[in-house]
Amino acid sequence: MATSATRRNFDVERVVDAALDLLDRGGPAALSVRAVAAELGVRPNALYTYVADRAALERAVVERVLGEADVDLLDGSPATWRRRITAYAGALRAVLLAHPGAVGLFMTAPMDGPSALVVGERLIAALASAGLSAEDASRGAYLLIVHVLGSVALEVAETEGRPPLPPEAERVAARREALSSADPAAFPWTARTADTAATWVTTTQYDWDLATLLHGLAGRAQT
Amino acid sequence: MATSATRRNFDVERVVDAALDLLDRGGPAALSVRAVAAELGVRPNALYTYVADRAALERAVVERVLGEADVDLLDGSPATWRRRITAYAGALRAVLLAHPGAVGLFMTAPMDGPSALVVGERLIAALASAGLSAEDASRGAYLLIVHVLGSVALEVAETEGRPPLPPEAERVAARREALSSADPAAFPWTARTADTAATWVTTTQYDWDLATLLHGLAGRAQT
DNA sequence: ACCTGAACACCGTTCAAGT
DNA sequence: ACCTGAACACCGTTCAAGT
Repeated sequence: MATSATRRNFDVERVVDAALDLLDRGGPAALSVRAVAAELGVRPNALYTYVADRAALERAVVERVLGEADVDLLDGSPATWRRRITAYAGALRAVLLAHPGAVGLFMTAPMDGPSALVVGERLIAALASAGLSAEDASRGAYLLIVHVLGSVALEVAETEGRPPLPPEAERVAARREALSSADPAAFPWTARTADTAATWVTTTQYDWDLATLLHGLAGRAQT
Repeated sequence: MATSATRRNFDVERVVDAALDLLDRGGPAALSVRAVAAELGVRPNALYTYVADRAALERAVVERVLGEADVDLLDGSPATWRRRITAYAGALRAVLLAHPGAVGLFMTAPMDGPSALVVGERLIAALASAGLSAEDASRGAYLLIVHVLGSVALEVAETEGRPPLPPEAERVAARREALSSADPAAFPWTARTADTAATWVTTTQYDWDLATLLHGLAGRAQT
């Protein structure tokens, strides 16, 4: 058995495994070509057999993580288009928050992998079923993607992306503390709403955002 | 004159000048502590007199760029709250697109500088004047920030952030080409709306997004 | 086809020393 | 207070060579 002429020790998927593992353990700074190679017990330059360069490795990680969110949530039987989109967006956010070290890559590497294609297709379909024109459904799909990715990226950036992401309560407390130093005379609105701004990086804010967005999208529906 | 006991060759602002200059010329990859030092005619470690570390330098660049967008657009006399927010959001987007190499930093470094505070204050005030409750105005302000930053970040990521950002027409053509390879049988919506998806990274999409968002926000207004 | 060895041109950051 | 010299432990990537 294993009579093939070549002796690959592993394949691209194992390279991505190792990369994601490093990100999950040490955050963005932990990812390097050399570290991945070490993880696989191989010299740094051996990686170039599997991956064109660091950028390609990063795109592969993005593809892997994006694929972890279940797109079937978008077109299953369940209830309304709002519920389906809310379910998928929530799942995608959860997947991203589970890999805080990888989130930054989504804002840096172009999302051109197969998973991105599938997500787009299903999102457009969901919005079309909401009564949007095909063109509006397409624009709406992108709006939703931008929001989920942007929102999680800023949430994670607050802690430099190094896992584990501290619990919400801790991050909120830190923000409240920082905001308390704002001069109420110069920044009356900020002072009055500091408790709310402290929760900008939470699920509460995310839910509010998504509801607002879906309301805006519903306004695009043809009667 | 210049009777001070110390002999500073420059100040922090000149360090940020040099950093932003490098980003504008060579993109994100061009920014390094050593390159900034070289730009200022000084040894790498001399920079640590002005800046705690690379992360602090990056935050200073973010602060600088954010400050370039005129917040007065938010509270001037002009017309409706929609117009004022549209004007400021457009100005911020323009400033970011003028510094494509710096955009990635906004999604990585926490935005805790003085400019961020001012922007938040004015945005909340604008939304409060639209009839939102103080809490909703705060949430709405963050939603808008997330959208503008996320949208520009993804737009720039398409070309790896290296300046100059190619003209829209060129980027749209490249996307159309890439999308044309999608199988219409497996991805009917994508195929049908490929011309729209090709323009996801344009001002047209941005304007559509913002209008949709503002509609959603208007729905939060108290009657 | 896959991996190693060796090298190139880089990084951020530290420490002790000079003025 | 500000800068240099020297060093440390890293980077991504290339090329020629081995199997």
